[in-house]
Amino acid sequence: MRDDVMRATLRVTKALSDGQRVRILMMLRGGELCVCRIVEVLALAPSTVSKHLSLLSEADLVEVRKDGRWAYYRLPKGDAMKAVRPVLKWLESALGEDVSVLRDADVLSRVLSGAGEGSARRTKACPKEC
Amino acid sequence: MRDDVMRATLRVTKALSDGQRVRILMMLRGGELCVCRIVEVLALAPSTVSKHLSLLSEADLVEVRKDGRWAYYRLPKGDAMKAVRPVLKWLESALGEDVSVLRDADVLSRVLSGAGEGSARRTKACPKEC
DNA sequence: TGATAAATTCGCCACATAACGAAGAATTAA
DNA sequence: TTAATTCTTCGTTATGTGGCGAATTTATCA
Repeated sequence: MRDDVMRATLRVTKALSDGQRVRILMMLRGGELCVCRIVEVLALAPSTVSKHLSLLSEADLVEVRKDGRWAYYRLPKGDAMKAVRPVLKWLESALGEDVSVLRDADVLSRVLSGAGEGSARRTKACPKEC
Repeated sequence: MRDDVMRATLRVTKALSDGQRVRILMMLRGGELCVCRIVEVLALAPSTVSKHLSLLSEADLVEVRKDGRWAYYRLPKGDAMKAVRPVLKWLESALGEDVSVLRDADVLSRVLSGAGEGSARRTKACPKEC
């Protein structure tokens, strides 16, 4: 409330100024993911990914849902989404066909189908061999 | 043309991740400005402002027009604008009413009217007492 | 021509940030 | 309970970035 508009806006732009965080956002378009999946795709240390997710969260670019010892991150759904939808849409239009983004999507689908059952979607995928 | 889609996108988001550069973009909404005006409003060293403008330019978020020994920066007009319009629109909606942005607009109008003639708009304002 | 002026480039410094591993919660499994 | 697992936090390190002043470039003015 007293934390300026500029400050909040810069939290968003700073969050978007890193390639790994952008990759995470693009991955989350398909639905929520637990941290370990993201770790697997990005091939970074869990602590590093956790830090990235923390920054995205503080910018209200993602929401978190804790379930047991797993943490599922997703794109925001309510007013938070309304506030950042234009940027995310621009992001998607800008690099929806980017090679690294496409490769991430490919790796992710392989990870999800390999760890989950047959052609499982997402949600509750982690508890089965995460 | 190849995969630098991500690289080009990150140039934009990195350019937007600094408060001074965001202030510059918001100031340019009213039309082109020469470097010395921006220096005056931001109250930063000319070399610092020049560097900021260089980064904005490399991200295709501004265009430059050289006239004599002055350099006028403006928001892009053609395809470059088409590519970044969504982001700039979001920026404006996000902090169009931000206190620092409003203050900059105020200072800027005072600077322009003070240095130009009566109620001059912009354009060619610098050659008259820059 | 030489002097002034606007803008950029360069070198430097202070600080921010991304990466890792180790250690610490928190939760489930044995 | 103890052990194992997921995630986060903390400390460290290497690199990136914003700021300035000095020097350079380019163009106008005397």
